[in-house]
Amino acid sequence: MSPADDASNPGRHEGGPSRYDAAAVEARWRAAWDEAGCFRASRDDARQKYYVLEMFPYPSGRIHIGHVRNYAMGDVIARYKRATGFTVLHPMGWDAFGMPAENAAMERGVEPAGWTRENIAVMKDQLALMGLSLDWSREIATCEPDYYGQQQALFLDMMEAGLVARRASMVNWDPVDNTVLANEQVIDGRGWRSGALVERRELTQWFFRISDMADELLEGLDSLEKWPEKVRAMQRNWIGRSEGLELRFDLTPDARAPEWTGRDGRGVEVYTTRPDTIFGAGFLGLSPDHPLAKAIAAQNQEVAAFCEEARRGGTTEAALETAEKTGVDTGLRARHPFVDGRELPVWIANFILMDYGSGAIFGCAAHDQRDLDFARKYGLDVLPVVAPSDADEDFTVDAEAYTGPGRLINSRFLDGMTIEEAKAEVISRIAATGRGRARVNYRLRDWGVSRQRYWGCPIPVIHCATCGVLPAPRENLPIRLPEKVSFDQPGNPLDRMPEWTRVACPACGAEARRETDTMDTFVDSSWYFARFTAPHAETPTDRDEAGYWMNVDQYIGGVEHAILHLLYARFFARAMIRTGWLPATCAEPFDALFTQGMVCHETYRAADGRWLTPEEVERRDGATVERATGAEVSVGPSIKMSKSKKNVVSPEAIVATHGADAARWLMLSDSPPERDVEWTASGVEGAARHIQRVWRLVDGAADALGQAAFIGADAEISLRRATHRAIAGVTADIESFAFNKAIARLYEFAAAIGQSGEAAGPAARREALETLALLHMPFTPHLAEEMRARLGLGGLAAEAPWPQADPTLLRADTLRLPVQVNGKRRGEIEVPTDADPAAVEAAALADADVHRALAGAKPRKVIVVPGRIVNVVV
RNA sequence: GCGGACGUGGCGGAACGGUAGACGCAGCGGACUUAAAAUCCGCAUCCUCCGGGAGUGUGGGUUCGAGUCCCACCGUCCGCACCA
Repeated sequence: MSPADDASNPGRHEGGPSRYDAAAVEARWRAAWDEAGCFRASRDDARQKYYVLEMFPYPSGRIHIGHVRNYAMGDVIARYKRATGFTVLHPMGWDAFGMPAENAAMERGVEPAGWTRENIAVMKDQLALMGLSLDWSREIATCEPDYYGQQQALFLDMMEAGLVARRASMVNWDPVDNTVLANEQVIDGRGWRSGALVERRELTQWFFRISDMADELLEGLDSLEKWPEKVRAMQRNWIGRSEGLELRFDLTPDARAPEWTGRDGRGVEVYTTRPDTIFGAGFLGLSPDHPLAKAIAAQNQEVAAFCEEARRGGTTEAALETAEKTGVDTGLRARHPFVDGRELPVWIANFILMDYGSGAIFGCAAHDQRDLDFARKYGLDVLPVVAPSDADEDFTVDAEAYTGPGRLINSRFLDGMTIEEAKAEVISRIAATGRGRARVNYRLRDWGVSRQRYWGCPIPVIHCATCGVLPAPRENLPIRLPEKVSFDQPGNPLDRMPEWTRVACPACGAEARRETDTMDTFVDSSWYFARFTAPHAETPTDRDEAGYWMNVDQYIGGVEHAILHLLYARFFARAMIRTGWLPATCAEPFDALFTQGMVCHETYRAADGRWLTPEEVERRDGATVERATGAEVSVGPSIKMSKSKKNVVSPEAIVATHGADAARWLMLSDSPPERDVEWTASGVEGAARHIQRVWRLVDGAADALGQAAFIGADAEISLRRATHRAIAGVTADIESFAFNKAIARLYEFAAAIGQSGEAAGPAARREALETLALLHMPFTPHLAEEMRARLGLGGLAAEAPWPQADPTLLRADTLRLPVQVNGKRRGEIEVPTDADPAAVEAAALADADVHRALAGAKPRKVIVVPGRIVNVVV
């Protein structure tokens, strides 16, 4: 039985169009799609492939409206591409490792694995309600051994390829989550998840050597033309390339630091991007973490106390904001490289970072604001060496450093040069002496991936007392995470499981210990897009499948991942090329990126300050009141939905009352996809109203259509023109990601059909309604199926080809052209579409309104823009 | 401070340099109805002496013609921020 037979549509009754029962209709068609298996991705050499991917969700247990918008966008693309002849890969999975599962374990005594799997099951059911055209046979969850075991194999490959490092480093320690954070995960001195103030500790950590690829990752950005400029700019800033000079200053011999000074001393390496200001150098500055600073601190109480204080203050938000520059004089002296006898004092200063450059600078107070603030505070020299072109003889710097362009002064052999000339000259002279060289520096640091957590991918290495750190044997992969664990003590439960950590050394066979650190969950999401091409392969990827499906043609997700996730994924793609898991063409794995805006809602607050959910309030006599009490509530601005402000709507509730199609429709209408969209009750109702109207159009007309031929009447042609204009317009709008405009055209098209009437004839009306169904398919897929079935068509809308616009119907015979006089609109003429410019000009000048506006003046010039406008200039 | 995006009716937003305000929401009027809901049709930037005039954050400029391009401001949002 066809799903559209009247017997299965209890909403129909005699005497008029039925009401469209979304809940019943939608479930029926989802079952039909499942049965037909029409969303399963399959290789097909007769078609072009298209890989569309939305960022996979963390299985928190509940989908939210932001997911609906994100996945609805991807689904429009997937369905449209399928209809236009592509073989489409549109997969879904779960970013399933991470802290919330451990928190749930600690708070509720559940096991992270079970908790996560239950959440996945619930969310999968909720997602299913949306009618997304996903290939669920490729579902992956990063917490399953199938997946993380392959990730361990990748880790071992990356070790062999020299992409992994293990070293002691100062780390950002989150004292609440008890874990290490990457620099990117520290926001304003606080953990990105816990919000706790981050401390600095030294630990031995695993790193991916992403900074080795800094240049490649930077250059690659230029080729990403289909990425938002904003994201590329953010990545560029993050990588932070700078060009400068690395230069060693000799220190005058000093007994307090014999290793660094004197005949065989090491001196101090500094990095500068302003080598031209070398003659303005007033002091040398060291980071409190600099080895020389530490050496001095070891024998000097005052210096030790200062370094301790600077380190502590360094990460607090307050310290960063007040940002007062402080320092301590070490008493050491450095020799100026070009001026015999000039010596610079060596200071330790709190604003110098150990992990950038060499952890030491030369301070040029006149041309760097930080150095100037510091010099003024401690009475150090301020000697200007660059003067703007309009400066007089004795140019000086007062409270503001001069950082603009100009010519060198007070600089011996550099005097008169531009900054660029002086830079080159200094670099070449320093290089000639062997004291230094030109150097490119990056802000980007290596990616620390060790996490002292349980619920993550175990790092597959073994620690042996005699053999050192060894990779786990490949035949033992996956290193499974034990699922029975206890969280009754703080810290990582793996540390307390000798039966898991005890292992034989793969080299000598003696008892050894497994690594108990797990990987940052950003690792999991750095290659899932590649795994989707062969989700069940026994190796990380199947090279053949990856070669076929990669790259992702369209990636869609939130702009909050603009830096971290996307940079890591770009790094991983390169690492997987080097280890042979991806073809060389995949260095940039996402051809096009789209970042969608957030979903916002008004906020409601009761007089006593309680936040209220949208369900708890209603409109009564023009006021917004709390449903339960009738008391008026204050309505706040529409902001991003968040649990704390309670301005959230539940996708399930919306789907239950209005249907998934209405929710999808609303999420795509009105606002451009890249901008925030507002969820309003009237908006949902409007969406649901449109769906009912479209259904009535079909249901009311279907029985009278039959199979007739075109008759050639004016009304028929006019309806057919509307139909083909809608095809052309909606197609162009989907292609350019302008879903809101596509939807506006569908409103117009539906209105045009509604007004067309009997005179248009059954053939044109059938064509219009069938087209209406197809054009709705990417947006409201269930409705489209129901419409087509009601029109007596076989097969599925999901598998039907996209309609083609007939170019002859896109052009009218005549055209209304506005006529301007001196740039102001004065009249309108109707001319044949193919009229030549001379005829159009004549018609324009003959128009009565134009004639009146001219008021007898003689046209000097007439500009005819074919098909657009006429402008008469007097 | 640096980088980026953006400023259009009551609101969300349309507009290859060519009729500013498509489409939707809210509003107003009408039809249908005993009435309401639903539905359908219509009106809606402002001013006006009804000829027109003004109007896309502000001020200039380029152009036959500017919301759109250029310059300078003002404002909003986002990201980064002691990176030498």
